[in-house]
Amino acid sequence: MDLTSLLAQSDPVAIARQLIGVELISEADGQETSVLLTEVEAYYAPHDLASHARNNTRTARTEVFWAAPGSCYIYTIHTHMMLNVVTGPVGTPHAILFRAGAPHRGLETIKARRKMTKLKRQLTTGPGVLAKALGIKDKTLYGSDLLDPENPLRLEVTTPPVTKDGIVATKRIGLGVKAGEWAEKPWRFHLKGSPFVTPG
DNA sequence: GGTCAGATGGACT
DNA sequence: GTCCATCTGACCG
Repeated sequence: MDLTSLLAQSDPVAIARQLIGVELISEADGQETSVLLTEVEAYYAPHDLASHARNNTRTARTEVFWAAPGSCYIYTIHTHMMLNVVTGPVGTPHAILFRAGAPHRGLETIKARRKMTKLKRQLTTGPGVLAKALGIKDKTLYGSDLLDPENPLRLEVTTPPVTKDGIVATKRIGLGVKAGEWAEKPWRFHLKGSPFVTPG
């Protein structure tokens, strides 16, 4: 299964599972850094009230949800950048949030960006932290193609797929009250046994 | 382990 | 202008 076909599938929950272990590579600041994804969450709008594209809410911020699968959705919360990839056929507002990864390439650069000296969980765990580790500090790459080998931020399959029983499904994190029952969906996936996973 | 303030873009009145 | 958010780091025990 190549990523282009995977991300074009119609079920973001099934896709999210298969993104665990995929490499997310950044060339920000002329430095190559990457992580192997250890934690992601699926967002299944328009029905999913936890998604920014709930009820087909289409604004300048959410416009990219309707673009091609593989497009990058970046938004800010407080002072942090959140990285997502759009999935599904064009016109279905689905996305998957990257929440954590295990450092893979450019460990020294990652540690410098995080102002940390040791390899530990907090280095690349948490969506805002992950973006910072990869040097993503603004929305420049909003709408760019994460499947394009020329894009400074991209996804690549570089390691064998993680087996099904190596992945754990739990509830999503940090959703507001208006998500209601959708907050209960087990649409957060993480690599079993990995230290690079958010608590909860 | 738990609690809590910071800090800012974006949606909506 | 107001309200809120897919959060983090610091602080306290």
